[in-house]
Amino acid sequence: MDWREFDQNPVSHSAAHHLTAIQQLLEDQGYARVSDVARKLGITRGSVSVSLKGLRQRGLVVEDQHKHLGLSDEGQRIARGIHTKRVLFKAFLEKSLGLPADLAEMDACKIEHLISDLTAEALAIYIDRREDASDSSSDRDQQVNALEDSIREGRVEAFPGKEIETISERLQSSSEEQSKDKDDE
Amino acid sequence: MDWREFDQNPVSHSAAHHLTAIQQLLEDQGYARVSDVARKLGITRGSVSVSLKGLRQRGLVVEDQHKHLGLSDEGQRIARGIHTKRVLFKAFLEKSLGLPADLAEMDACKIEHLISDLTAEALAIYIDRREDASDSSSDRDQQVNALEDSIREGRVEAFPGKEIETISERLQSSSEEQSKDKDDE
DNA sequence: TCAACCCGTTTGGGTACCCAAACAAGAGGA
DNA sequence: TCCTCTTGTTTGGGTACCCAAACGGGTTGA
Repeated sequence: MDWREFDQNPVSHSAAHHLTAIQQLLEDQGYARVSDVARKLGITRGSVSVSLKGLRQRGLVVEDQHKHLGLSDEGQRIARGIHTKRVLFKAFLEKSLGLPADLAEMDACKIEHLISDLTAEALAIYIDRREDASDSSSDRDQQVNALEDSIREGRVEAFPGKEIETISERLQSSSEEQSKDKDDE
Repeated sequence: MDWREFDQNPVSHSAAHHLTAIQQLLEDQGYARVSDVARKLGITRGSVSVSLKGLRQRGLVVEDQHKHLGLSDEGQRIARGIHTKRVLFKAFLEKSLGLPADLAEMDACKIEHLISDLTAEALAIYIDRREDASDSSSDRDQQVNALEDSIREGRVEAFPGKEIETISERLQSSSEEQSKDKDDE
């Protein structure tokens, strides 16, 4: 096994952050420009300009007449995948391992673009299994079961699929509630 | 939180593999030369020569009169730490998440040098807790408890400490037994 | 109208990797 | 002795990032 499998990832650490930054800017303020991305990532406009040129050539990022950035379908899928992995991983580090939130965030951010899709799927199932069985609403079990089935049957669905997205979203919103509770204190 | 915390790791992915390669060569054949490292990593002698120059300057790698490589105390500590993280992570992916061994190996290898020491400690405890409670020999519990105590008390011991090493070794040897069982089939 | 500003891009420099190729030095075998 | 192999190093090229600085286009307030 070649140890440099490392660099044959779909996107680099840098590209991962460029893509998720654009996605988040679109959600937050409705548009994303080179300067916005640069500000968000803490690097210069020049660097972003060059990086995005590559991502545009690879068909992941698009641009309208007004220099407003967007993500292609493929770009969106990749950005969602990375975001999902970050959320899953952070949740595991925080909830299962009991690590402090900032450390969990940092470690999750470092590896979000490296772990394989299958690992993320397995992690989602694992976490979900261990969530408080208290409000075991049947729709949650349904999603996990559906996900398990698709993995078992080797059904190759583009990552992230619907089920894992739902699991990820639930994890994230429950984590947001927690931090809101903390703010209230 | 700056997303580029990424590159302020003690060692790069490349350096991590150079160090662990030397360590493994020393174990396996008693010595390690530039060519051996190059062969093991699948890169040219020239690249290794240049990389090791840097690691020598940083005091992680040493060289005797006969061009035989070795690791300084610090180099050994780092190499052991990385190796420990890889074993822990692989074990988690394989045993807890049920991922196939090769995928577990690959993902563990990608992130071994990125996850923080504290995460590794927490993971060790977590895995150990979930190991078959069957042969719950008291010395295992003892190590886990010692590790937990040191974390709780914020006792900053150089990573990896004695307890986590022991846990890691046990995980690795049990994993080797498994693959031996597999070969016998 | 024009200076001040924000934008995006380009360019030259720097770092950290990799490779291929050329070299010098030592170790044998013929 | 000479030829050949292996070894470690150096050098020039390439890629992927980053920055600082300069430049050209717009917008806007005075």
